[in-house]
Amino acid sequence: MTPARSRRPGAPTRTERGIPEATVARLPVYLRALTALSDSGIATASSEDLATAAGVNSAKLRKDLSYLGSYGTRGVGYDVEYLRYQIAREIGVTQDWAVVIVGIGNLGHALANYSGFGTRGFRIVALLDAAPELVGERIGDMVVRDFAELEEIVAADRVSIGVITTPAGPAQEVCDRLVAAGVTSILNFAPVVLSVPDGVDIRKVDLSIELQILAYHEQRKSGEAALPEVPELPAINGLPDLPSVGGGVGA
Amino acid sequence: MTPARSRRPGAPTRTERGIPEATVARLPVYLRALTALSDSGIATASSEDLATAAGVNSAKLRKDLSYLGSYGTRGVGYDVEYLRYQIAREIGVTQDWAVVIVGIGNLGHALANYSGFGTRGFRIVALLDAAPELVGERIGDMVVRDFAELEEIVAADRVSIGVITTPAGPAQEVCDRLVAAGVTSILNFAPVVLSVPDGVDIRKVDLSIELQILAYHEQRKSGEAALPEVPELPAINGLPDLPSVGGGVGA
DNA sequence: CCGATTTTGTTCTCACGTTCACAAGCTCCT
DNA sequence: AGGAGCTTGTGAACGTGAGAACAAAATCGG
Repeated sequence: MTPARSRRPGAPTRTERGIPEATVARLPVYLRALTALSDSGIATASSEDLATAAGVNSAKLRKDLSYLGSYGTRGVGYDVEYLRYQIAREIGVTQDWAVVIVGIGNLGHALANYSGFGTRGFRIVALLDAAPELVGERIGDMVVRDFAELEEIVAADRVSIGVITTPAGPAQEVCDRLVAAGVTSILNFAPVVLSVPDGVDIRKVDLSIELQILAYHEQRKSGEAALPEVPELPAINGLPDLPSVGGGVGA
Repeated sequence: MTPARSRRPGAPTRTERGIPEATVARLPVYLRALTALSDSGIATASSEDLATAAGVNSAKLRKDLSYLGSYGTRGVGYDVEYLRYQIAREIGVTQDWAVVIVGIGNLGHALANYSGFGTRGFRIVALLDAAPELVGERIGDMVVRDFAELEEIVAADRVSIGVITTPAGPAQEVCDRLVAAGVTSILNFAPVVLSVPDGVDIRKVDLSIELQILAYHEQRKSGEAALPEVPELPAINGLPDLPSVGGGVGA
């Protein structure tokens, strides 16, 4: 008998079934690890095993899983198949999601050919591009269609996820069209910051940014002490003395 | 251990020139925004302008920039060119970074053709694949070379960044080879968790995971009250007796 | 030259995320 | 049956990041 809304005073005020964003981002990793274990014929795994497979530490994994419920068995571990189903259900990949890809350049081609889509809950229902010379091209078992057909396709196939692989220029306009057509989740590969109304989720994948982040760390590794500390653009208004640590500037 | 008088009592104990990771991840976005402003002929921008262009709020932007130094002018804003140079220098994209791409499938092709590389500090020095039928293929102005040549190329061109676009299977082995050859930063597109020794940075780009994260939120939007809250799964209590991974505890 | 105005740089506070440590609970052995 | 040995689930401490608010500094008009 669980009382309808009784919450202990010290409870962390977690929204009803609200899972922290950081945890949500890791659930797909756990799902993949579980699938790998399952394929290896392993039926039970401890949090330590799973954590190793997923590349996180076991405490974090246990806490993450605890947001879903108590699906483990103390002293034993987790049943791989059972947990896999629970995570898949939580994420929503037990159902099929219709996806459109807009922008059939190099990257669009690659994604269209990527087999990993259909395997787990996602189904590409259309490849769209506005360039007449691309429309009609066959890619795998699909044909590129005109971007003008977007609204029709979204309505017909209940498309809720759009992938933007256009260049930066038309990306915002494509995004607006997607949203207007009823798409409420967007995965953006174009190197621009897209703005969307509330209620629309957007995620960004940006190769260039990833490389730059790596470059930053790389620079710190190699140039540990060889950095050009002071740029060659000196006289910018006699900057306030930075060396704060020594403090003996005026002494 | 305590240095005599090196730090003010209230100082946030920030490592010398150590920039928070969250800030590092945003610097490339600022850099891009500044480049866009610069291309539009804008010479000065306030934190509000920049923040809008970068899709963050102005307080966060100012705080981020403050880690680099005091490059703005109170009452005026930031000089676009000057700030752009400072951020580029901090990230390390004022120098050129040699990059190898391993795995010339669909995605590898797409990246090889992607022009955005050379434009900003990154230079692809080799496309590598182990499949004999791919070696020798021309892509743009490059030719696919044999993966066996990796060590030679890394040494000759001072390659510090490797991009893995192989399938999941060979990814870890490719990764190990890269690391052994001297690569210290890896960008991984393969859907596996790679393990690398300390000192090697690794970042992961995973389409499937991004889609799953979107699916989770999508499910919560559409199924607000229509979720099968409790799956009432068939007697999982009577679990199939747990053959147990380790062959039984202490057995 | 001085005050009004603008905008940065920084401090303070709060929320979120990670990690530790341990009680609760399950299985197995004696 | 009862205790020993594991492993989960979670409370608490800790660290990092975000946002509000404000003092400091620069420009501009009078």
